[in-house]
Amino acid sequence: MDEITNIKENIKAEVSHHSTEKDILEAAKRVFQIKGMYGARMQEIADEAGINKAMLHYYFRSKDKLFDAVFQDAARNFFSKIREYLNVDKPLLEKIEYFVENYVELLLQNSYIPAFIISEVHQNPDRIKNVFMESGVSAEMQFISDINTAVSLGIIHPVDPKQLIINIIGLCVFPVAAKPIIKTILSLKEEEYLEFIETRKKEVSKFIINAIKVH
Amino acid sequence: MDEITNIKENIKAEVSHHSTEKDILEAAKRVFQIKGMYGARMQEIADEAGINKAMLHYYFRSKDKLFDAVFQDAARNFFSKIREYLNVDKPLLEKIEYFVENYVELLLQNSYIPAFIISEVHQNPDRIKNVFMESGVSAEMQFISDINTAVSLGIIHPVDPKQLIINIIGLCVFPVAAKPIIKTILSLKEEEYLEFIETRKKEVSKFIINAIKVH
DNA sequence: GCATTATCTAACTAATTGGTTAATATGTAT
DNA sequence: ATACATATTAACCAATTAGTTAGATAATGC
Repeated sequence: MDEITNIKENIKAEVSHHSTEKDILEAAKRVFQIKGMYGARMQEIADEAGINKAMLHYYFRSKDKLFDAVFQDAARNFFSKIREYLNVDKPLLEKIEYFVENYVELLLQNSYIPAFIISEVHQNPDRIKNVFMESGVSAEMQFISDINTAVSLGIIHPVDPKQLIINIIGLCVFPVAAKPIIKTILSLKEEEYLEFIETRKKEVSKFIINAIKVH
Repeated sequence: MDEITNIKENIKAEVSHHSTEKDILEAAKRVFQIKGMYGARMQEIADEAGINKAMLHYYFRSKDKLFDAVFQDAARNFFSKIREYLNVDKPLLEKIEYFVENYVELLLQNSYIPAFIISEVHQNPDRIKNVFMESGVSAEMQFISDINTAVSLGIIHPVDPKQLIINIIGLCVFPVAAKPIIKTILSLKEEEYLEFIETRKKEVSKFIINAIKVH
């Protein structure tokens, strides 16, 4: 067998291998994110992936392991995006605008994730621990430093950086995590709700900057 | 049997009757609020209440009915408190201060409820529908009217009342709903976390008022 | 080709779970 | 006391569920 064929075969093998595994993960993501660890059924995930239930145990050993793969993937992505969007090289106020716009968009595109993560961490707080390991906390540190600098320069009012970070994240995440509640309270149809969140991309950063900026 | 004895007997009967029923509800509340509808086990609730499992079905017909009793109770209380605290007769800015302080305190005293409600409504959006029935939405209307008036009078900047309401509620609820995540991200011990939330009683209303007030 | 490994399936299993039942105890009223 | 309803229990049941197994089928390497 020549070199090229060899490479082709390897690629093919990897593709086909990862295809089912990926299919399972995608199916598991869909089911777990809505029904949660205990509401989800292995059979339903298998059906959703179009394969036999035994395959779930072949690729992932147990329900808990499969769930954890889904959870870690979702959580790591979400927290790494926070860092990514907070780490752009911009002045503080522009950075806040940039963060809010991009993070709200990410939330819009993955609207089940926040309630999913909040739910599962609420029911099993230990799960969050494995999410933060090697991943540097340097981005948060940089942002905290940005805030303190802006305070020193008189650009913004004195503020506890931790409180401000939670305010920013909360203003972005809460309306998505509590989507069905907000739709009900504000009597919004699906489309109106989406518009409501879309509007927040601009309004929330204005709100935050107004709150902290020295005029 | 004389009248007084009769009354005493009735009281005793009602007390003893409602005692087990109440015990069950309290036990169910504790278990469901942490483990959720599907993670909770009827046997565990029975053990927690110190009674036989069959009693759960004797007083509440099914797991779903028992769960719904717990959920409706928690949700009704939480939403009615929003209305109550928004309905005090104060000028807008003082009303916001009053709301934040009292609602954050309520959340501190019932810290499992927000994640519980968010979780269960996420998994079964229909459950929220039964929460809002007779209960007037007039309080929200009053508050929206307050906001619009304050805008007209030039007290606060023009703002969409719906966005502002969600901002206020989100700033209060999110840090409690996401408690274990926030503890991890900010590296807070339990006591430090409680202090962090305590601080928010004052800081959040300052933040909001800064954001909207015309200086 | 042929042996070996990886992928996949159908049928099965052991344990758990919500819910029932039939019998017992505890009041309660007359 | 006795009839009657209410409250409580232990044992049981049917259905569901995560996980297993033993064997078939398809890739892969030589």
